[in-house]
Amino acid sequence: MDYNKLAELLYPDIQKTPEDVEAEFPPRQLPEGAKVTRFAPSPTGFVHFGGLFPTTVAERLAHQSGGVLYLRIEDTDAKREVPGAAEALIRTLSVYGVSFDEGAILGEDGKICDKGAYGPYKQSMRGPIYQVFAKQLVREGKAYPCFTSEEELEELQQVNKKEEIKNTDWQAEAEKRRAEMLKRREFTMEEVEAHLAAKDPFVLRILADGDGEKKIRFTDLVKGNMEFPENDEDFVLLKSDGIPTYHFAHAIDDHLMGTTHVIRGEEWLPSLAKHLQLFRYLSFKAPKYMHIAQIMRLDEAGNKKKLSKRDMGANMDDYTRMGYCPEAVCEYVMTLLNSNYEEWRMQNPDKSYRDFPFNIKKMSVSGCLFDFNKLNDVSKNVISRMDAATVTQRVTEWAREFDPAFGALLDADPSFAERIFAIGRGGKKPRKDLATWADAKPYMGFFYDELLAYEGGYPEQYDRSDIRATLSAFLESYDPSDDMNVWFEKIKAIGQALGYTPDMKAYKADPSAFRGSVADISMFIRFAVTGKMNAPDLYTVMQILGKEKVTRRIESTRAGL
RNA sequence: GGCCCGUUGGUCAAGCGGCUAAGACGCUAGCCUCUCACGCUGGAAACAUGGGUUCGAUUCCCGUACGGGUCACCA
Repeated sequence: MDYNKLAELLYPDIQKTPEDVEAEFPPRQLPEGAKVTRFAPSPTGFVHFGGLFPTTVAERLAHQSGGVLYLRIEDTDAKREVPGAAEALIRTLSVYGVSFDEGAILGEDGKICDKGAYGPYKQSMRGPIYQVFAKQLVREGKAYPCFTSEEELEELQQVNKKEEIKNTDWQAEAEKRRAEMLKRREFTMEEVEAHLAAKDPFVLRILADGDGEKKIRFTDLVKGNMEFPENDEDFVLLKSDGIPTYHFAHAIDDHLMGTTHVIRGEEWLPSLAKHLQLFRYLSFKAPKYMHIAQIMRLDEAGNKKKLSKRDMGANMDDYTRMGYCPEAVCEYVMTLLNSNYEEWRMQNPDKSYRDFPFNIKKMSVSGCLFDFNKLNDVSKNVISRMDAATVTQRVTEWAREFDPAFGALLDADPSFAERIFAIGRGGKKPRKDLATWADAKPYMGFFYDELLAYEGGYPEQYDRSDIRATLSAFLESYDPSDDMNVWFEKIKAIGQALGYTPDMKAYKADPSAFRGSVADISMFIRFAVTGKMNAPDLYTVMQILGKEKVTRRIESTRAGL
């Protein structure tokens, strides 16, 4: 077989040689140890929570080492492409602190444009580049055209899908398929010419030289040493539309674009033998690989399953909607990514996660379960460290979009809202009431007359006349200019007069000796003022509400008893 | 089914031949306290399993079980 002739037949328009292309993509000039990583999504949907993991690793590794993080759009499957998905992907990522030095970025007009010397960064724009290398592989007898239609192939593939096929059948079927596929390697120049003349579509397949019985060794930076069979499958390089498959595009692009570390989900592990084979065929130096464990969720049966698109928490937009702040999500991702992150955080409560020395060796090998409890805890800590002005602003921004009525209340008087959010904030041990912005309303809604709701009323066991007496006595003595001590002494006195002891210790020692305690008296007042059994420090609440509101609320509560 | 990968409390995890097997979340008891939140002090809770190797295995090797991934002209 004259492979040169075959190559010309297949790709007559391709004039460039691999050397020409290489010259257009010179090696990067980077300091020693700088890592070049990338995020390479296919624009088929939203950013997946699971996808944020490899991306965060890529970002940290590149920027921590003085290297480059770039974005390449893998739009090689027109059928699945979703318009606008790429733009949305980039926007979401930027919210989560991932910014790209190079690649497909968002221009001023909100449209994707290229930045950097290794473009185009959309694979659909790189057709001729792939074909140059494809042609070369044909010339070298390492790839060949296959004119078998998709429909014909489909039947053979069914072998892999049928679960009910028994053991032996499986193997027999697989053997049969393999033998059948091997037949595609046998063809004559005349047949090719005839197909081409008839304009029959074809795919370009690699001529695999692997032996399925032999193993290759490989070291993954996360998973360590492993072994798997050599690739003996003639997988597709170029689809019938001339666009490459992931495998081929990966080898060409990551080589040309100078990627030093390929960071991707572990679902790619099984095709690694193919990729390594390709790098060898093309005489490219293979990059280092890091395969990141998947994030799991529990299914109905209690088994772990890969977090999939439809699961709550898969779409990053879910977090925005639920009111999680991106910093908290990043923080949570970091705790899962590096086992010593939390320890570092405790020692460095005020630093950015970017100051954390990210360590590949501290990465987990196996997939973890998504845990909302943990996220909430992390989030409460993050928010508790923010100042009142920031919290006010961010709750307001969130509410404007997802709870407009509440947003309007906050907007009506920002300084009032800020005084509320300032409660218990700023000290060494701040309150941790908020895990999400959505928690704000139930937490502090009672400050607003519009949201004040008396939940359930006073518990049955309390004497209504005691409550009435307490409220009346409080109204009489209430003076907003009192300091906290004076204010509380007055409350104690009110209680004492009614047989409710101010001495909590004595009360706990023998509750039956008293009608109640000052805790009950406080509750009577608290409920009247806030409509809740629990609230932040009552004195402060009253200071913020002001005498007029406090008085009105107590009066109306008393009237309703 | 083949091929890969994995298996320490409910979850995330330290551990790297000898430890009373860390810590965090969650749960829980109590303290603090006008309630809540915060904080503090405790508690319950784990090395999947069977064989080796070894003076000694959670740690090393093999098998088993279980879990996950993957087997496309999708990425």
